[in-house]
Amino acid sequence: MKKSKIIEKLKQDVAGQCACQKLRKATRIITRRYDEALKPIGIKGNQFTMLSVISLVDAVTLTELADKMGMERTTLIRNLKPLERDGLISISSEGFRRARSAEITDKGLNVLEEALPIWHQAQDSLRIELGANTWKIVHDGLEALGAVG
Amino acid sequence: MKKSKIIEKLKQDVAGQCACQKLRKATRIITRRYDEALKPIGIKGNQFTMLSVISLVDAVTLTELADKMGMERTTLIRNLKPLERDGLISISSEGFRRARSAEITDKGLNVLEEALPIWHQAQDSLRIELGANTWKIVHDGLEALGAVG
DNA sequence: TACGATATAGTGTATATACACATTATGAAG
DNA sequence: CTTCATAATGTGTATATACACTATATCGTA
Repeated sequence: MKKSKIIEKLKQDVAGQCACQKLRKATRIITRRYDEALKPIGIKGNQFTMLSVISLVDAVTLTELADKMGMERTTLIRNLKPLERDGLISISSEGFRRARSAEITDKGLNVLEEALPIWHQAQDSLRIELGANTWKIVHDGLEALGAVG
Repeated sequence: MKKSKIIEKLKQDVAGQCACQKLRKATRIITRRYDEALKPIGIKGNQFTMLSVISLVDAVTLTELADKMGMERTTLIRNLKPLERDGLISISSEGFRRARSAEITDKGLNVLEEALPIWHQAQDSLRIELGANTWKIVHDGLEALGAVG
């Protein structure tokens, strides 16, 4: 195919329409905001999420925890390392087979408590910036994407 | 604050409502789908995006290219490395000051051409899975997030 | 022409992500 | 009680992301 023809197709079909591209771009932009806000606490947005989920779910295997977060199991395991190193979580091996599970520590809970108002600020400022209607659209869309198999 | 009180706040305010969390989860899930689809071509979804954008924009500085993609400049520079190593793009230093710019090569264009129908399949299957209404909501939401400053 | 201001790119380090492959604990079947 | 299937975790390697800091090319001006 001629170069100009390929470019034309890209312009018509892909540009501004690729779901993967738009998702990744949005995630980069929004993650930077949450990371920036949480910097005084010493954790990043993703770590806030992991601490929060670990606090809320009952002790399950790391595999189940990864599933709940839509995160590849090996990604979760590696993401837990900095949290464990900093004493924010502890990982025990109490279950059956080789099962291990993560639990938040008192220190981790303190960090979460400090992070909560800052998270609220970041979340609120974004919601206000987008407006109520767009905010709902964003959440509905992400809910649907998060449920994709 | 008591532990139970913090958990309660997390459950009420954060769980299922954090935009950063939902975005990152959706991105992980959807990126895996596009990556999986493109595997026969030997590129990942993000690389397809970069090749596509590089093909479509006129030669600009790497800084401008990063801006267009909502990508941190240093991230872009590092993401270009595998593409350059594999001969899919070339980076020239033709501009003013230290300016450099990326251009797609013939090989890169061939890869894009092969990738196009596969990208269509991935995009279509996702659109069908979501349905037309949800698909529009998803794109409207992501468009708004991508425009956030 | 020398020199400082500025625009641009590049590097060090750390977290985030995931596939392919390897390891290991435990229960079941013989 | 040994072996084997299975469920679970762990490691090697590669890309993706970004902040802090560094390096350098060029322009304007003294």
